[in-house]
Amino acid sequence: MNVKLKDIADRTGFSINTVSRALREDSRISEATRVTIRQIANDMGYIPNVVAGSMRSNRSRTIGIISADSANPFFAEVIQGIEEKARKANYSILLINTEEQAANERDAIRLLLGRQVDGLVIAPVFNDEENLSLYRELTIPYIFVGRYVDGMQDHSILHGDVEGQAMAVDHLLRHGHRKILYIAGPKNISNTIDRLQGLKQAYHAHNLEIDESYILSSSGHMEDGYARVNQALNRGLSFTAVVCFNDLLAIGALKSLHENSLSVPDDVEVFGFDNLAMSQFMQPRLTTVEVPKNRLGQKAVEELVRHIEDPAYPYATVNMKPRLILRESTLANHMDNNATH
Amino acid sequence: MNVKLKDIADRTGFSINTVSRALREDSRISEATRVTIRQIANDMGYIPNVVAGSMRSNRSRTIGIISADSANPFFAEVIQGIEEKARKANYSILLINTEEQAANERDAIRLLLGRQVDGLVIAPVFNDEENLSLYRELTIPYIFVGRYVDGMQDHSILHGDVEGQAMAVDHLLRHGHRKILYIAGPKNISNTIDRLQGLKQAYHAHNLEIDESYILSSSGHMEDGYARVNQALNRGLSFTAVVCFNDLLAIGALKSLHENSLSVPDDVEVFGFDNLAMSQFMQPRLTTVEVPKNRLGQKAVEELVRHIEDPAYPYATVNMKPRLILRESTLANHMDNNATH
DNA sequence: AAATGTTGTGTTAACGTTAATCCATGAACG
DNA sequence: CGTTCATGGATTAACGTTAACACAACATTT
Repeated sequence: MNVKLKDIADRTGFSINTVSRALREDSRISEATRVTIRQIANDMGYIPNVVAGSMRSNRSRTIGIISADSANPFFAEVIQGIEEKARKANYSILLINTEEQAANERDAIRLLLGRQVDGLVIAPVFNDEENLSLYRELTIPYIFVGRYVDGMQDHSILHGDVEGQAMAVDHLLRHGHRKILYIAGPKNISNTIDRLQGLKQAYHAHNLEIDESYILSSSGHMEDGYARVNQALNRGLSFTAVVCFNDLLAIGALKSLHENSLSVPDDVEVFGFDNLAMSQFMQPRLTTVEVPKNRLGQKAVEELVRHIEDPAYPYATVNMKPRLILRESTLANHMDNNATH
Repeated sequence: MNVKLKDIADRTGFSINTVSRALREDSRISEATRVTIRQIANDMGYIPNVVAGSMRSNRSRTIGIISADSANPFFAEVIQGIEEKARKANYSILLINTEEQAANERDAIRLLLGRQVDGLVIAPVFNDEENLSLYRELTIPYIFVGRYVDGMQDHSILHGDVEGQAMAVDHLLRHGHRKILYIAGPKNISNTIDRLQGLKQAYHAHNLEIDESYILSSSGHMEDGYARVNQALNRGLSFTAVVCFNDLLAIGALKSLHENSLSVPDDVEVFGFDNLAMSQFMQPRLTTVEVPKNRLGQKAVEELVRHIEDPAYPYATVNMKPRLILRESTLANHMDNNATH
């Protein structure tokens, strides 16, 4: 059997409680006893039973992470940031993927509550009624990372989806593009909605009407980017630029354009979103919108931990500034657009 | 306060224990009571306190995942498989990254033991003495995923690193290549060692000496693939093929070759390893060795759960067959090598 | 010198669940 | 018609820790 407090107590002659306190440097314990106890605990190879501790103290030092898809490079980086920050703050993380299904999200919340997590970091499905009320009744702190749901924006860490997408499209419009193919993301997440809004905002700012037939829907994966562009070309749609909801789509788009002997950026310019690590290794290097993924995860944990440790700490939307990363998949690669600075 | 067994007991008139058993369909409880209790528990919104249950039952239904780097697309996919399988088997996962540091691996093990996990899935650093003895003394089941440590191969789920790399190099030698640049992986993991062995094995099979100056070391990231090939070219090293420890390196290599106006595959052929999702979207599509990443994770959990549920279940190495995926970054793309079938 | 505070420790009681026993009740049996 | 056995449930005691309180010993104040 593993060493427990009682064993250390027996060995040192102190009470279980004193041992517990000495190991936590919790209370007024003399330096001498503290040292003795720690020494012996160490010699005996004591590993605290966190489960027992959690039960009594009503704090598990565990955070539940509800991700959409941890294999998606975007979330993989966010989760990396979360894990790193949590580990340093002495929290452990329980990870669950929802595959963008509202029902899975519900199950995940229930499961994590049952596991007594101290807080949640969530990439939520957009405005699912049932989940909305679930969130409203939640008694532990929670942060939405990179997304939001209506009425709870103040629980979110965001990265300027509207603004970022507007900047990207504005950049292209400004350089004369009038036939821009837009490949949108999954229907049920806030990012898709916001980036679409950014797209439209840019058109309006230029007093241009948007042609809805140039807006295609997708699930946001590489295969989709490839397929959508193929389809557009097959339908004879003419366009001089492709703007994608994210880099994955853009990478697929690049592939299709190449196979159809269209040169990027000379025949068609391509814009991504997210700035994934792999994007600068594409051929050509992908122009995109920077999103601080790792930082996003870290920030989410920072905020969450503050809420956990101080229930009075007020919720407030954190909105990070997006930034264009102009590379080879677009032409005008000098930063002639300083509007956002 | 949350609903607990006692509340349901009070409400139904049954004892706490009967309620507990009814909800677990554990024992001899009449169908009628079971239904009544479940109904009421449901109405009251009861969520079992898993922490309390774990403490008493001595089973946490939690698995610890010790990954090297969850943002690396390879591990990201393995972890996805782990998460999916674990969720379906009613286990939760605690995720920790070690960044390939043996010391972090030790900390992770300790931490997870303290959290009373029922088992571990680990991507271990290779043969760190201190960790080796830690593993030997471990009293809970553990599986090494995609890697091994000496003397504990039977705890591993592997994917034929030696064989896979040998197949790849053999393919190139067979097609006349004699100057093959090899970019190896991180020093302290088994995959690097095995793949190097595979490389040498292929040379020996062709009665060829290997030129050590054609073997470069790296950390296994895209930037490294790019930098190593750049350096090799700058040093005036002549080669007709680049074989990389993994796809990430190969992607970096492609970039460097392109920038140096070398055509792939006409001037230089490029071989990766792992078959990442992104690899088939490279320009040109990357030839590689298939590794069933998601499946690897799933299998690890399957095995682990069997060990958890039956301590007598014997450990045995699982070795998955590798398979060449010939694409555009190499020339002879028809499968003329049937040696492994 | 009594009152008050401070420091260090022990004692007791939880936390919410499950395991181990025990105890009725009624059916089945010779 | 007593004995045995199965069935359904209650009672009690843990699991290992931390919180709350108590208290002795000594120092400090008035």
